[in-house]
Amino acid sequence: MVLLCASTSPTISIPHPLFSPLKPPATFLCHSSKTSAVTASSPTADQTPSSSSLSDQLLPLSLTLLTSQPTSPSATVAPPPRLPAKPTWTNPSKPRPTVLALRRQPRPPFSHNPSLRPLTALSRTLRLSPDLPSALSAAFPPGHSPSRDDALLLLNSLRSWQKSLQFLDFLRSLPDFPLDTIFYNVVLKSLRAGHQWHHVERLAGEMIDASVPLDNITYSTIITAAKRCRRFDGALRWFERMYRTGLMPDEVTYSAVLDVYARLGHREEVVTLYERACASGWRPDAVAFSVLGKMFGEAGDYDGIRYVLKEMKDLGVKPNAVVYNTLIQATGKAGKPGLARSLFEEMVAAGLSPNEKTLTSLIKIYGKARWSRDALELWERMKSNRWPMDFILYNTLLSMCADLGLEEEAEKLFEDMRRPDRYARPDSWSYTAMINIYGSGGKPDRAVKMFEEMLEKGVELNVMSCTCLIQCLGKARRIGDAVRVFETATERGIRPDDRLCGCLLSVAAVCEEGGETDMVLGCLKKANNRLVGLLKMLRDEQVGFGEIKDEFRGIMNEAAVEVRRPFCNCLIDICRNQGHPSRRANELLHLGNLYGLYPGLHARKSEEWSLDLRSLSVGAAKTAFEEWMKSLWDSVVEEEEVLPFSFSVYTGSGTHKFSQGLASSFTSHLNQVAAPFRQVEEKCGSFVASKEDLVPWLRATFSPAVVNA
DNA sequence: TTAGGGTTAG
Repeated sequence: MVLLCASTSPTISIPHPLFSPLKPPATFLCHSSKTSAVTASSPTADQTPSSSSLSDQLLPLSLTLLTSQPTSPSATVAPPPRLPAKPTWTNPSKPRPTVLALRRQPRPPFSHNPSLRPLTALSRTLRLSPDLPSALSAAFPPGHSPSRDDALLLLNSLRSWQKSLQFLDFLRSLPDFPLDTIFYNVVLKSLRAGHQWHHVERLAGEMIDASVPLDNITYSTIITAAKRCRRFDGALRWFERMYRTGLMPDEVTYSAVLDVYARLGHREEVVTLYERACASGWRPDAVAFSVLGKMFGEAGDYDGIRYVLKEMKDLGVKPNAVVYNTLIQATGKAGKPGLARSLFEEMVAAGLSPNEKTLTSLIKIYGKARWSRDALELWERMKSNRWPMDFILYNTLLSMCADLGLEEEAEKLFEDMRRPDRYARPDSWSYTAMINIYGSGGKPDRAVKMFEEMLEKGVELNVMSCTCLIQCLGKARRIGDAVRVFETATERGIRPDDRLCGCLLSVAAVCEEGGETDMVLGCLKKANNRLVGLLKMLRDEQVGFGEIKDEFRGIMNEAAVEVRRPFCNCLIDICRNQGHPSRRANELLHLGNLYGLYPGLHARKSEEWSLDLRSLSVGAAKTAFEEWMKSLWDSVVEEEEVLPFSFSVYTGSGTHKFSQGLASSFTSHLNQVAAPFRQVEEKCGSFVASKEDLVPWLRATFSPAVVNA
């Protein structure tokens, strides 16, 4: 029996959803293996190669701690663990491998310093001093070294990593000063606050060189510093070093590392580590469950969240406010607003007060789910219970109003923020939300007014407010104004991002051919010249599909995942609206499908085939419909497939601000081509046709006699 | 906030 069952071999079939294969990486269009978030490691004395595989990471553990166990790589493949049952150790003659110390590192009680008052004055002087080394020399002339406790207290109060390092140098210069682990730990913490990963590693190396022991507090500080600097490779390297040097992590260090793996998206490793710690006798605490809950939320893994809830219940761990906040947010990310709501009610019923973070998460969830009633009820409760509000919560409420189209409520909130006694003054997020509200409500004048007010009041401009306003002006066909907003933004140092590029593409799609389009493409050229290049290729009859495909893939790989489909939609719209070669729209739709931008477009049940157009733009929807009809005609001609009794098309009802108009545009398209689809009366945005009606229409539309005529 | 881990906005 192999106890180190850490293999992540993809060939093992794993029954529980927690162990399902990881989702495809964000760079799925690319054939390279650039999927790891692990950054390059910096050189240290005890560097080991960073790896994303747990078996590699823990190999030293298996060598140092599990010497009685087989350690050859081939022997590390074990039957997959099953959840939620705890691993059972089938060989009682062998001791359980221990992966963490069950007792936390003890901390001596803080020793109260009798000379606190004069020290407070000195710590203030040192904190404010522009020249710390001189100030220290003045305060502690030769022969008057600070006591250990005084030095520790002063070091703790400096609030600047540079000064912490200088203070450490000063202590080092004193004869016989007992510079122990604690001093280094305090400086490491200060370096962590300053995001100084390089100095953290350097200082830890100095501890090793000077034979100052590294303890659990040292390691947990180093590991969280690495995390804060997004140097996950470094975090794992130092964690591994603990085992190699014979120091057992305690639960604080261990849960810090669980979070590192979680942030890397290595969920299987997290679960394995979690289970192994439990098997060592660990009773996980709220922090560990918070890490697990957040991880499953990020992955949209509802089963994982339920697993966390069940584990807590089984182990009798009561969630605290942080755990509730994490789980509420996680359920939102997993697309389960109902569970978020019940967790919130459970939290309140348990006597825990929701804080700003709880309410921010919940309001955001209700807004995204378009649960107006719940959102408004919660808002009322917030007011009547005087639950705490901060500017993030205000802004989230405003964004929720934008999602739900609650213009009046948003205006009230915004006015409330402008009251002079409010500390939550409107900032760029608040203005963006208001521009968004007016933009999606078709009120470009008001949106422009908000933007101008933002500029007048010196509120820092951000890319999102410009994007929302340009979008709104584009929809209103005020192309010149949209271009001016873009120019103002870039003049003020706004760097266009992918969303803004997508927005410019959508504006280009509604432009008149010629001057208007050229103006918008002039903006786009400054933001993403490659997109303008692709548009030129699409326009050029001579450019072949292979070239288009290569460039399309290159652009999509460079683009953020969430803009890829909008990019493709807009490109199709431009091709259709601007007189590009007629095959281009179909080519782009084909590429979009090829690269998985339109999952679930087609569905087939025995009695009905359907086309779900809800994530498509108007042009892309028409293209997809045409393609579908052609493919159905092929089926009729080839008689290879038995057609179902009915066919349906979904456009969505247009309640979402981004899908507005698809249902009505599609209706007119159906009328134009006289297709026999009828809108389902009780279901807005749903169209059906029977086989009886559709086949004659297909014949009339696509049969060679008609096409050649 | 006194040497260590987990939670808020397009």
